[in-house]
Amino acid sequence: MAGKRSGKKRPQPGKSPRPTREPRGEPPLSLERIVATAVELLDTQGIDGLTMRRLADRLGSGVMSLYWHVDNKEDVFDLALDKVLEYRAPSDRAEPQGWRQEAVHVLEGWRASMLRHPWSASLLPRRALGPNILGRLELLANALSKAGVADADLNVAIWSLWNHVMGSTITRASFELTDDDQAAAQQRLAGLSERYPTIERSRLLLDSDWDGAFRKGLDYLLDGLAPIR
Amino acid sequence: MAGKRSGKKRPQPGKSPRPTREPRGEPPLSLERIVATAVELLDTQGIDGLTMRRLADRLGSGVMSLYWHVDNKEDVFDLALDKVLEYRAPSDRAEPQGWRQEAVHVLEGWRASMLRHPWSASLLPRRALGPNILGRLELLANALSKAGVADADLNVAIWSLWNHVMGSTITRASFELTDDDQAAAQQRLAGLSERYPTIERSRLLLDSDWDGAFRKGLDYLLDGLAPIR
DNA sequence: AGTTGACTAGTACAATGTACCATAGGACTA
DNA sequence: TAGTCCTATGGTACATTGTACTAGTCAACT
Repeated sequence: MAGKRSGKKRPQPGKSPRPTREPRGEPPLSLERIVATAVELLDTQGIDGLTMRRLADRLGSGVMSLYWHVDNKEDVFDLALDKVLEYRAPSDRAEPQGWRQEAVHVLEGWRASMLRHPWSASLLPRRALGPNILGRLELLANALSKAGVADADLNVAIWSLWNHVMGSTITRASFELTDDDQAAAQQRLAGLSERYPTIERSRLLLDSDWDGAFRKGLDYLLDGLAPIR
Repeated sequence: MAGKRSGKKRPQPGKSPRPTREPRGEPPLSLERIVATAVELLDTQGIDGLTMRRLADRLGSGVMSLYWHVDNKEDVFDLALDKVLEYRAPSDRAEPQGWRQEAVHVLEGWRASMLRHPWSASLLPRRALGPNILGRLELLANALSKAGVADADLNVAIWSLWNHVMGSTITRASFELTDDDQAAAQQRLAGLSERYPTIERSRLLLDSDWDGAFRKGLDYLLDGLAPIR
């Protein structure tokens, strides 16, 4: 947090006093810079690659300085996750497409964002909902509402779709392995193939059509959830 | 692994020489005991509660002794996860219910196992597939095959269903918080409610019917994936 | 009696998150 | 001008972790 003792308040983006301390070295620390660098690190080094020390190094600052802007490492994860899920608010006008296109658009965008940063998929299950996530949920809720889904059924619909996105993203991210791992998995499976004949036959782990599965499943869900097409 | 230098082999369960070292103190270490204790620890202390030292303490052994049976901590996670997903093979005879009941049964059992050990849900995305997971997938694949799903569509069907289970389990596990967190979440959301009116209205985060959502979504998926009822 | 191989465990180390403390400079007040 | 306070930085130090290295014990076999 900004201000150790202030408990919960982050610095208002309203005005920026900007002391401009450093003559010409590094720009001063800021939440944005910290989060952006954390995302960089996560993208390049993976989830275990993010350490406070490395983060500080990249920022050209001391480790403990980070803790002025951030509560702890968990906080960094939360912020990085939400950052990655930023979304462009739909340009209010235009897009009078059907509700269904709208919903599909929201969900596919969501999935795409997460696939762009594979660590986010395995992180999200443990983290709280940030504003951007909530924003996306709100968008989805709206689309469904417009589609005539009754308020009573709204939660079921939202969660089913959310689950589909989460599940397919996580699954895909965790199976998109390095070639080494891929080979190892194939190896291991081959050894046991007599016990899993059906899986073996369909080559489930090897050449699945992730995007196709996502789209198809999504269609079925939408068909069921809001029958009016 | 059993045998530091032997590389990859675990001790055959074939014969058990059982030196019966300890007179009457602790039973000797074994993979089974280690894994069972790890599960215990995970159940009671959560995912961060499992440390090699704590594990050794509970087992009444030295820390490094664990490493004779296990490669590293990751290995422990893998084994614990697979252990938790053990399943009773369906009693071959009997159960000539329809394929649909069969599929539903497999999937609900799966979900139930994971909900019984909430840490498993957040662990699975990062871990490899153990034999028990594969076994369950095989079961599912069989049911769908019997239902007349073409081989070409099998992967799509399996993944869609798997995604549904994973997603709904993970979502539920991560929202089943302590009352404190629950209150905090409500607090936070209330503060932002004007920005998320639809979500607020449906009380999405507060009183969702997880089981209902799971069942309903599952039905829609099955309807779509294997139209023959 | 000697050797081997399965197994146990202490010591030690490097990496990590972060509490605590000292500091510096600008802004504001007296 | 001097004093005080708030924002912000970062060094030092420590507890906790996973695990490499090493030495040991005991049973079985030669």
